[in-house]
Amino acid sequence: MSNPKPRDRRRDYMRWSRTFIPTMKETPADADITSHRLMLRAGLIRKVTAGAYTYLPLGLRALAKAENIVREEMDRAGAVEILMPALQPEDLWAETGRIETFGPDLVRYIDRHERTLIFGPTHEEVVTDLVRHHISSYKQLPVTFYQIQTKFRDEVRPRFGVLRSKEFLMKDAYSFNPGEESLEKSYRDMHEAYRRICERAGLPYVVVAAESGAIGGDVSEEFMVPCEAGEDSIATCDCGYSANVERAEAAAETPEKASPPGRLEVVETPGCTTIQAVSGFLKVEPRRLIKTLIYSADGAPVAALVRGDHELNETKLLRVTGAGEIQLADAATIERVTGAPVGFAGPVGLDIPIYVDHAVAALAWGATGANKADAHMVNVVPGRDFALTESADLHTVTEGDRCPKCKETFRIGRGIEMGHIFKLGRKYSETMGATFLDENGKSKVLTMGCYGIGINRIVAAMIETSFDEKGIIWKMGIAPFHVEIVALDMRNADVRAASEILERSLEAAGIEVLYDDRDATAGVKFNDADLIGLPLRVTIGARSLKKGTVELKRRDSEEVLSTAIESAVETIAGEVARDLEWQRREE
RNA sequence: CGGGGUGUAGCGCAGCCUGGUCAGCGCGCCUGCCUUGGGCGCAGGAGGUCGGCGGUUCGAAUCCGCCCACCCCGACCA
Repeated sequence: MSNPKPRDRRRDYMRWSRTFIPTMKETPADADITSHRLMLRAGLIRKVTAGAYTYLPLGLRALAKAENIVREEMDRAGAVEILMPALQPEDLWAETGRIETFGPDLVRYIDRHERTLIFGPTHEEVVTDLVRHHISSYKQLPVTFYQIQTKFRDEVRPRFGVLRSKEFLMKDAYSFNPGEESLEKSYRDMHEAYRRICERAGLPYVVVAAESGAIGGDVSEEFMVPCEAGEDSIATCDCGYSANVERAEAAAETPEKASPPGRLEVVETPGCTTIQAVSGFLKVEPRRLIKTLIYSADGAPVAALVRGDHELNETKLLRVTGAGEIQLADAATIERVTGAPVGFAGPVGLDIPIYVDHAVAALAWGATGANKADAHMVNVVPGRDFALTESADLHTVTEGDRCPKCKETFRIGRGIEMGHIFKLGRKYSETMGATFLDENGKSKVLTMGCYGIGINRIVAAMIETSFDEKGIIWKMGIAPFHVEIVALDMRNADVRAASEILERSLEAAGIEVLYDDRDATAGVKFNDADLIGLPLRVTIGARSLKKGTVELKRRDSEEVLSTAIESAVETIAGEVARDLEWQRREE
């Protein structure tokens, strides 16, 4: 294991027979998403153990391409590259208290001196430590450090190939600013850099408001690549509002105008402790059930009410309660507070603070637990049978919810979290004592931002959004090579000679070329070419050679272009240049 | 961590229920011939502690127990 260094300039041509591209006809049994399957089949990666992969030549080249795009855009944005160690002393993490925040996800070990070391999943502590020691004046600010490095997480369940692994390549950047205004500028610069990275890598993307989780901070946004294989759900609206479902707000629903079909009463519901069971037993739709969750907010019990078909969003509850931390109450507390075993809690008669979700408040009537074993209440009317003083947005946004800005119904889709940028504020600088002297010689706490991008995810997400039944369809920006030469008959000296000349000419013209020089039949070569999916393919066969032509085909089109050998290099260079135009245009 | 499942040749799998010529198939690999515009054909060949340990039995890939690894669903997720 080693940290990636800035890669040396590598040879930009390669021969199939001399490198290692183990393609597979059959699909490995444990690959369930497209990118994983294709990365395995096209010979980009091989699994070593759960959540850890070897990158083979083709995969490595794509990864290096992605890495270099990121590096170039970071440099362009004025960030300065450093390389911090993967190994970090636990003491640093003790300073910020994040050993608990991360918990078992932290990869740790105890060395021979009984010191605990952490394989870093992120580097806020280490950079802040660096800065607190070596930056002391406003004259040195603002500054943004970044690194591209291997990170570690003891994932509960590694899956989706390279998308969720225990070890992954990541670019993380940290800005140190004298104040809010400066942070705003750094944040916007990074936002712009991320936009450019997506464009250059050929990734469709959407920027969404996000939850900052264990990294912290008030504002954060994610760069999402929309696709089915994504692990995150995102809510988007035509008005421009878009947010991770964990973060998205739901507009309050208009109250129903109806009266309950009967009188408030308690009914026996033996053994019905789940929404599904109660719904079936009482013949009441899940959306009419008022789910009553007992939480412990800084030790004191509170109740949170959401509809049976909704999920409570703990972060929203945390905000509303204003507590430092909340957690689902244990069974004993629930029994003490409600007087009933878990599964039969209800708001009627509860003597603790009750937080009601908007959607529950809008219900004309519903059913809920009776605070009594094996019993529920029906025809409960919010506001009549229990107080509605604390109505708030508490549930996780789902299908059918409406945009808080324009009240239109959200579209809910899935996405791969490719990048995440945070305005950290002073969370780390404050606790770790990172300060500077301003123009007046006064000591101030630094303001920080933090910006991450998953390099492996760039590659996987690109494949996930660009393939067909035959294989990968690389975008020029991160394709392992620009063009593949397919020589149809290696025993034919003319074909060989023409192929080699073209290979050299392309390389001389700065085109990255893979030459399939294997003594294999046309079918094998064509199928492999489609599988590995380089953007361009040149076919050289005896047939067309006689006419003095070769064939050029784009992987993303069915069209085959016959072109004179003499102009082949020029034509190919033109195609490559056109595909890479975006990045050149803005240089 | 809860639920489910799998482990037999490099890959994909059959065999296990019903113990005894079951160490088998397809792909891949090696040799020779052949073929060269879409995974070609013929012939020959190499390759497996049947995940590990222990138990039952005259005999275990097969039955039992423990362990390990991996996968799927869920919980979780900077």
